Amino acid sequence: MADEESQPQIRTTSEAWESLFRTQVAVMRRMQQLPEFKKLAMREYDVLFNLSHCPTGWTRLNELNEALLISQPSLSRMVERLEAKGLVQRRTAERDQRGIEIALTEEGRALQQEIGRVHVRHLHEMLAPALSEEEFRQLQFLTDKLRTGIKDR
Amino acid sequence: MADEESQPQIRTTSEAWESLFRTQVAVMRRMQQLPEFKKLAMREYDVLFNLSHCPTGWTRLNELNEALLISQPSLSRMVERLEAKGLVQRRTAERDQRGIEIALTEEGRALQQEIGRVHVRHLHEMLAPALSEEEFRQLQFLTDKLRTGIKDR
DNA sequence: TGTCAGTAGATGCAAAAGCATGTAAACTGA
DNA sequence: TCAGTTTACATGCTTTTGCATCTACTGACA
Repeated sequence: MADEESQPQIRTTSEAWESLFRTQVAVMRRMQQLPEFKKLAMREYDVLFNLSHCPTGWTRLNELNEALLISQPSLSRMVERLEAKGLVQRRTAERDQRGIEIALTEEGRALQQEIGRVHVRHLHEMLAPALSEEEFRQLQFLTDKLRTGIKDR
Repeated sequence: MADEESQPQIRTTSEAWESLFRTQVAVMRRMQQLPEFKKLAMREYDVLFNLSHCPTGWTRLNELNEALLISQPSLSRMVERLEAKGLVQRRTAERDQRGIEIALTEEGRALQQEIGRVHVRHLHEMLAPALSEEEFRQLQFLTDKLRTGIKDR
């Protein structure tokens, strides 16, 4: 009765998820203490990071919200604060007058890059000893596939 | 110059991490909306879950804190609230009069199990279509290995 | 045995988060 | 074209979080 591509058991999926989740916690706990996040909270950096990866530069607020774990009102106010710090700029969307688009300012982009460079290095020092090149690639393959395959319900 | 077990490239580790992280965000965002977390916030459930997995039943506060992303004062107060709700109980540690040990109450254990049962099922519905049994096992293997291999610095 | 650095957790206070709701624009379908 | 619904974001208010600091206890060593 064994299939090559069997449906996963409940136990298997939940154990894999728990392991992934605990790993994320372990890494994040260490990351929080790194010096690069004294300047800017990790959640705020995450916003800048997301903005830096947007091809046009401008992103809709609701779209950005989907990539983050915070609520819509919280993001709204976080953007307000980031704007006050001069790190992002906002404008109303052309096609939809309800919408807001935001983008990094020059200063914001510079800060993101500054933190990003250091951070990638620290991350590498932290993680690299744990797995081989090939294993990291497998991990990425699996998490990419998992993320894109999640059922939306 | 190619090794079988080559040291990972910076790019490989950071891309794998980002993929893992984004996957975690995607799953958590969907989880937050599930009905089982109307009763109890996810972070609070996480505390109950951790307690339910402790072999002796009692856990030191600082030990518990290591498994969570919140700060020590926040945990301190969260436990206070959980105690007020009758879900956990606390006592001073025998060997170390500074320390606090906490454990689930009967009510807390019951609630954890109730939420847990439903939650595991929802999680399975959400994730199972994305990967095969074998792939979930690989994913767990890799995340376990990554978590235990993180350099502490 | 007394001092002193280190650790565990609590607490005052300010910042940030979430929930419920408000406002305004966009869609929908008679 | 216009009532009714939905969507995007803002805002009032409460709860939760974090930082800095405090207190109490421990453990090391002179």
